[in-house]
Order: sequence, then structure tokens, then C-alpha cells
Amino acid sequence: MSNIEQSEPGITPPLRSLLSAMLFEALPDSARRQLRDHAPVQSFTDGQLIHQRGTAPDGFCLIEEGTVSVGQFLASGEFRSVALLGPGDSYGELAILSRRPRIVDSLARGPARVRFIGGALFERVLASDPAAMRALLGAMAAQLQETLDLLAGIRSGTTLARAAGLLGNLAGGGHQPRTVTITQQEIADLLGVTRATANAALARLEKNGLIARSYRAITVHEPARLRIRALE
Amino acid sequence: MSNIEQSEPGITPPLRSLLSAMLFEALPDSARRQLRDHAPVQSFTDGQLIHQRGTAPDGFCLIEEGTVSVGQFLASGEFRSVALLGPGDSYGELAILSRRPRIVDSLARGPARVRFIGGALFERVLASDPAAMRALLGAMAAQLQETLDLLAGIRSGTTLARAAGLLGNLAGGGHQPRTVTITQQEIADLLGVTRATANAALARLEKNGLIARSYRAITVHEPARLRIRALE
DNA sequence: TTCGGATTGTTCGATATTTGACATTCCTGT
DNA sequence: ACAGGAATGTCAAATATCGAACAATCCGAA
Repeated sequence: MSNIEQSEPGITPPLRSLLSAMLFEALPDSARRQLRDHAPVQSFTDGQLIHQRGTAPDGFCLIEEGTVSVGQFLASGEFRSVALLGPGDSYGELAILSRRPRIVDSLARGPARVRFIGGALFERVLASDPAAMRALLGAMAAQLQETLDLLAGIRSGTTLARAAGLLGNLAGGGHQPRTVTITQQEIADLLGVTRATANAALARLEKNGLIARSYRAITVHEPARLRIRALE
Repeated sequence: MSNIEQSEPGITPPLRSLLSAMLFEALPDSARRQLRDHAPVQSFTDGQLIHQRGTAPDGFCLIEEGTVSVGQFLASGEFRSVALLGPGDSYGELAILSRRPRIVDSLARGPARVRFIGGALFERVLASDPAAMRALLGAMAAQLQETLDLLAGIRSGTTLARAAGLLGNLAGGGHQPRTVTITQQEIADLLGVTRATANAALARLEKNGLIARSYRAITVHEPARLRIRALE
């Protein structure tokens, strides 16, 4: 599992699980064990390319050690990261399931060890365990719902309204205060605005008593209220 | 099937299949027949609410006749539509699969007849047909890939770059010219900008020879080139 | 405790977008 | 052929955001 703050109630995980479909963890223990036991581990050096976007998928990856950055190379050669994944995290399952090319590049960030789970093995395990397949269906459906919700919430409106919707969403939309662990840069990236603009919007939401800003975290006093605010 | 222009090669469908997860059609014929045969049909009058966002799912819908608008009510009471679905279209499968509340409201637009496929029946059919479940997994994985790609492409950058990325994406990213059936207002909605801004971006892309504008359609001369353009 | 890197807070001129409006074109039904 | 509604093209003042920079705060490692 990645560095998710789970020791404290009310703290929600950061975004990496939303933007990078980590489906491996939705599988039952037995399926996970089976996949892991038959999969070879490879080592990568800092900056080494693991997989390229557009390539045909022959397997997916489970990170054993180190950090892998998942994202996309820009025309300028720069790498735009969507997620930073660590030990226990997985990526690349979607391409296997959809039988379509990979949509992301992946790079080692520092030395990394990555376990490759072959597509054929994955299909065999799924075929022999309908409960595993159903669990995967459920996890993917939930993620698709969240992604569509996120898409709907950030598409248009003033930055202020969009920030309200995003935070209400990330804080789970309920009526209890929730603290979201996220940097303002990440919020800015999600909304597609500059950090300065995101900061200004957050400052206004805080001034209105809807949120409290702290270092690398935002406390949402009433997530449902923020969602409503976003729809105005 | 909804009003998709399939008679002409190079014409891609509009967005409704992307923004509304119509998974029913990914099922094998036998599974579809089985679901349809046991499902009751209900009639709705113009403007009648069919389902409300946030409600627990007991089934999903297959449109028999008429038009259903799927989207979300704003705080002002206005309805923001995400998709307009017609005969043969389905919606609401995600909530069943994820076992989470519905994320959309749905309204009849004119008189409509809708077939309700119960969640329990759906689960039974899936459990008895692993091929159907695998097909659904694949369709959902593909859709999640597309949605994540869309999200990645529209999140930040100038409107011009984002429009380029979106069109490159919608046109399939290949090297052959493709015509995308879409209004400029729909492009604007997707990008979260006004129609005037979308039109200005499109005009510039056309001036640069990358696209050709026509009524309710955009021809993308080389989709792969537009995608690259978006990443600059 | 100190240091260094990351993150946040803020500012302001430059640039982009919105808004509201009007004109023109397109398409479909009668 | 005509009418009406939808879609597109365009414009300019008002408003929002970007970009670059600097200062302040936070946190983890030594």
C-alpha cells in the first residue's frame, strides 16, 4: 500500500488511487497471492523507462520497492506525472482488461524493483475465480463513477465553484468534517489552473468558512455543502 | 442503438457513449436477451423524473422508446445534461456493479418507455456467464481508459492546446482523416469554456490547417498530430 | 538545533476568457 | 419554397487567470 494516511479517522487518501487505476488491491487475497507467486521481479535504475504509452500490453506491474512515476511524455521531452506510486501499488491492469494499448508511460524514480504479472496468467486467474472477477468489476465501476463525477465537477464554472466541487467530492460528500491530504499544487493540477489561482480560490472558500487550509491538507467542514456550492 | 452516424466511414460517434457508461451493449447477445425478457417496461411523461442521484440502485435502465436525459440538477433547479439517450441505450449499470449510489439524475424528455432490469437479475446472469462478465470488464476498462485520457487531456493548458488534444482524442489518434460529429457547444462544454472561446480556438486550428470546420462536425486531418500539439 | 527543499501566501502587469449581443448560415418539417 | 429553430461567426468591454517573482512557513534528515 502507498503512503496513505489511514491511522487517523477523517483523513482521506490523496489522489493517486483515483487517477491511476490500481485494481490489483481489489482482488481477493487468494488471487493476489497466486498472481504474485508466479511473477518475476525486475530492477530499474533512476529515470529508466519501464513502459511506453501506446505499446501493446503483455502484463501489468506491481511495485515491490522504490517509486514509479506514471504519466505521459510531452512533446518537449518533459514528463507530466499523473501519479507517483510506491510499494504495493499496481498499474497497467486496464490495458490488459481492455485489450487496448497502454495509455501511460511509466518511469522509475530512483532505483525500483517491479514485479511483472503477465496478462495470460491474469486472465487464467480471473477465469478460475468468478468472485475475483466480480470484485474487479465492482472496483472498476466505482472508479469509473468517481472519475466521471470528477470530470463532471471540474469541467466548467468559475475556479471557485470548481474548487468547491472538487473538495466536496474528495471529502466524500457527507455531512461530517473531513480532512483531505493534498497539496495546493495537486488541486491546481486537477483543476487545470495555476497554483496562484488555486490558492486564491482556497483562500476565498476559507474566508467563507467552508474549509480550513493547512500544510498539505484541506479540512472540509461539510462536504455536502461544498458540492451544492459547486452546482450554483 | 442511439443516433450514431455509422453509414459513413471516418465518421465517429458523438460523445454520449463516452460520458454515459452504456455497458449493456457490451454483453453477449444471450445475456442481453435473458435480461430483456424478464424485465418490465414503464412509461414516463415529458419531464418526469425517472431516477435521482444519490439513491440506492435497484436496477438499471434500457430505453425502449423516446428520449431520456441523464445528468444532474443544479442548485438553481436547472438540469445540466450529460447525455441524451434514445432507444437501445442503457444507463445506471455502474451503480449496480459498484454497489454505490447513483451518480446521475435521469429525466424523460417527451414521452418515454423504459425497461427496468433489476440488480438481482443482472447479478444472476453475470454469475452464470463468465464470458459476459469478462466482456463487461473489458468494455469498462476501455471506457475508464478513455475517460482518464479525456481527463488528462482537458485538465490544463491553453484552450487551444486542450481543444487540439480533445479533437485528436475524439478522432481516434490515428493518421487518417476523421470527421467527428459534434457541435461546437458540445466541445465548449467538454472543455469547460464558452462557445465563443471554443469557436475562437477552432478557428485558429483551422487556420493552421489542422482541422476543417463544418456544421455540427469537425474534420481532423491527422488526429495523431493534434494529440502531439496538445502536449506542447 | 540547523539546514535545505518543499509548500504556501501574495503581488501585479500581461494575457486570456467571459458575457451579451447581433448577424449569418444550416437544416428540417410543412 | 418558406419558416423556425439550432448552430455558427464575430465583436468589445468587463472580468478572471496567468506568469514570474519574492517572502514566509513547514517538515524531515543530519
